[in-house]
Amino acid sequence: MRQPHYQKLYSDLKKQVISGIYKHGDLLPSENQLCEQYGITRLTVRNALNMLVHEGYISKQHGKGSLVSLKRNALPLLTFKGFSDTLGKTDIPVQTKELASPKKQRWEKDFFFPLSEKEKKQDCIFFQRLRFAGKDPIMLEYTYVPGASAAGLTQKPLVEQSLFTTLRQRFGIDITGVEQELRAILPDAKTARLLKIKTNAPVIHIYRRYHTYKPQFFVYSSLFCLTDQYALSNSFNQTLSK
Amino acid sequence: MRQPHYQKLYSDLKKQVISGIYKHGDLLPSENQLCEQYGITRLTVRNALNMLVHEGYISKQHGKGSLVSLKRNALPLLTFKGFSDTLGKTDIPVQTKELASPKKQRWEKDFFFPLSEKEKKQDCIFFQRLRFAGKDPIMLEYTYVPGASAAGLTQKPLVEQSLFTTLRQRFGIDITGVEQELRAILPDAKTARLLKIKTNAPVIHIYRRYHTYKPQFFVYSSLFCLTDQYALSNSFNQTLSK
DNA sequence: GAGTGGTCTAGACCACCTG
DNA sequence: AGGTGGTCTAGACCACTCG
Repeated sequence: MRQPHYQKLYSDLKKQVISGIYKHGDLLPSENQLCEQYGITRLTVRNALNMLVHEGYISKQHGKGSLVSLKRNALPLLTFKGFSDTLGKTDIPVQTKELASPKKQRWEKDFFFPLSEKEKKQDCIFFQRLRFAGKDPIMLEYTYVPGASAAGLTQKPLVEQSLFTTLRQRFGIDITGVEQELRAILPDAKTARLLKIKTNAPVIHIYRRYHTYKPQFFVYSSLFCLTDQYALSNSFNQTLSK
Repeated sequence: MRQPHYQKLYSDLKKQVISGIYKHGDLLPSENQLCEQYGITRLTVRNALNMLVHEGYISKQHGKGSLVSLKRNALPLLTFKGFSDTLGKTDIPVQTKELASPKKQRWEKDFFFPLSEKEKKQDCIFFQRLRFAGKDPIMLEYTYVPGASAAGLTQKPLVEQSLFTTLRQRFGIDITGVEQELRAILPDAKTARLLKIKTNAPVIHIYRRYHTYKPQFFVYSSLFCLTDQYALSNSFNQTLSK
């Protein structure tokens, strides 16, 4: 399973931006230079650059070049990249604590996304995890993985504590997108206790359905996010024109 | 200013999806069929389709085709499309009320995004608007447009009540992206009164910086969103591979 | 004027899915 | 087997920015 050229270039550039080799405001090498360096055509280079534009790492200026854009002090958690993927390489010290071992169980009644008949027939693997930035809990995460395709998730610990990395490496399942809904709520007693806040401190509640390369195979999450210390952030860019 | 082919195809298809000509689960015409219909090459067709994928209107399946995906009952407001652009064509009846006429004023001290020296030197145009879904207020919006480029915004009413449409049509300024930060907060007395809620009802507060085609020209917004009735939603998709 | 990114053509080969 | 989307090449012309 060979990596496409644009993927290689994309991850190379992303690493260089994250690690600070290219800093905010710097110009990346021009498209033609990248063509030569990698021995590929401009379309392929542009595919890689477009991915970076969409994720907000760079912006382009016609006639000038590709400018590196820096993120601010907030958690870029509204994309479909997982917690570890997004924050693992930043300077924010993150930790994950399992509140209980992942276990197989029936789906909850009135599940927050409508389930297909096929999903309902099987059990799901249930994860309960608490995420920390520094010493403070910042996110409570419940995740549901339909059982059949991912049996064995309960056997061995996760690769690098990351569910998405584990799915990719051990099951060949890639996350390709997400739908999500956000609401401001007051936490119930249990949630407040876990996040170490009072029940009158508002949190953002997020329901997510992750899409994968396997059609009709979804992963579901319910998240409670504290936003006092770190806001949730994201950025979009689009190549539009008239 | 001629429209690129991929833009034309993109907006044609998007209209057809929104208006229900293609329904959830339907297959769009294949890429090759669209090539013939529009007399363009596959790359151009793919550019248009990729935009739809990124906005969550369709998803693709290798060997099968482009599947239309439907949105759920939530407000897709986390993208950089404006309120009117996003909700104007749905079946949710939306309204906008100006709380005061747009006016020119100094920037607030400790503005929520760091301003450049150039921005600080000029005034800004300040908008205060309340958004409704049906009869209920759902969003309070404060928007700041740097003055020099947009003087005249206070003179005439907005085109279709939409700031973005006005900027595009009257000033040639296109919104190309956004950075945003989200927090759960309890509203202050004034905000609660305007949104017709109690001060212990949580809302989502969003700071936004919109990017435009003019480098260094940004539009800023501060939003207070009620999420009891309609959650905030969005979706992402990416064309990834191994 | 030289270099940049924006758009586009006309091909090609591959992997995947459905008959 | 035939059609689909995924990746890629080798060109081209244009609009924009900068020195």
